[in-house]
Amino acid sequence: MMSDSRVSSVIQEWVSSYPGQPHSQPLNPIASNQAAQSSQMSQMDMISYGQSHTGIIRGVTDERVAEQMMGLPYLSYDTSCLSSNPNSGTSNHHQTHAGAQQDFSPFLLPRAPVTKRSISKDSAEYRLRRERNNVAVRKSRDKARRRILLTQQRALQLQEENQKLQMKIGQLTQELDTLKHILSQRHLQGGEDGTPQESAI
Amino acid sequence: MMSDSRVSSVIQEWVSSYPGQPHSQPLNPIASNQAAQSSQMSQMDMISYGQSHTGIIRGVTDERVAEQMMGLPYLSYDTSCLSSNPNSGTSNHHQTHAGAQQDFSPFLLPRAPVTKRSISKDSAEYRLRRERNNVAVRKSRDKARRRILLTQQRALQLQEENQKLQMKIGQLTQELDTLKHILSQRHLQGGEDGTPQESAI
DNA sequence: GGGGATTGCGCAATGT
DNA sequence: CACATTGCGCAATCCC
Repeated sequence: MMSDSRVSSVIQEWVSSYPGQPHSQPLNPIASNQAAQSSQMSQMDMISYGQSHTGIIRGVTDERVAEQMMGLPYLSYDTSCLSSNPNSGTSNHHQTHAGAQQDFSPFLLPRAPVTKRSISKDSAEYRLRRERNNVAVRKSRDKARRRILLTQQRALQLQEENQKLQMKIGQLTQELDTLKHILSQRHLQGGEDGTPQESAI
Repeated sequence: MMSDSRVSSVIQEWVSSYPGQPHSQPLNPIASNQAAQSSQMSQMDMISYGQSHTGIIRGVTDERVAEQMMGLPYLSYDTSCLSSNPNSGTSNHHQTHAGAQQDFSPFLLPRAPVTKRSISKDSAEYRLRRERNNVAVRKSRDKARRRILLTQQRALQLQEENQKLQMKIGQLTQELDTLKHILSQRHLQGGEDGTPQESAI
């Protein structure tokens, strides 16, 4: 199915997938972002976000929730850490009140944990932003998926093309050898008969 | 840097990235999974959702981590849905005590919403599983990233190689034409002098 | 600054 | 049952 001849179209699309330079690619899996803060809290933390009201409570109750990740530099997928550190990564990530952070490089960040900007979850505005971002994310991932697919196709196509070119080179080379041979023969003999030139090709 | 001659190494790696067939690729961005069941509430919806925040305060404290997903069949990136459904996805997902399910198709599912199999979050066992999965996910994604990178490199490399091959073909063709021309000349004239064969190349 | 685009990450469902 | 994949939402960032 599909005309085999239209190879160029894929390339065309592929090229368009890479407008300029892909910005700066991380290239380095780890350390691309310090990750310390990373993501997700369970969610609720924001409600208070350093405010007093909700009170201390969350401070406490939440801790538990405060979990996951802490951006440990897990340099490998070593599972051993699991056993060694049961709650291992658990740390929360609420950037705000997270007090349990390692305090390394305290000066690197802006440093404004409390009194940040309580966007308050459940707010309509928040949901709107989230929803919009979700749409953008889906779109972006779709795009990425397509791009990857195109790259794969392109690679396959180029591979085929390569083989054909190599074949052609082989052919031409052989043809050339033949002609050279013929010529050298003639040269040696001074050329006399009318050997058909194209015959051996 | 790196010897330019080692082109094959990348290919080598690339090939190893695709053991067999990539299973069945979605190919269809939407509708890949029906997703219907997921749910999620915005987390706090449990806490009060209209309560006077501080109030009971997430009384339920435990729900804590409830999160995302709603899996609405968003057939496109249409943003209009945003306005139409403000809290849209919010719903919770704790499979356990979530009692608010729609009861449609009561007979299709095993039907055991409650008393299901409360894996109970916060259980050590649950955390262990989660943590393990997280590790696996990171590993898998890393692998995917590497594979993509290799494919891109491979494509670029093949492209270069292609250009070289094309050049070579051009060269050979020209050389061939030259020889053919010489031969035809000799053929016509019966060949006499000793024109150097390689001269014109 | 504000909004879409990217990206790392955890969760859960599902595949192997 | 454990690990691998994958779709998804969240939050941080990037980049206009």
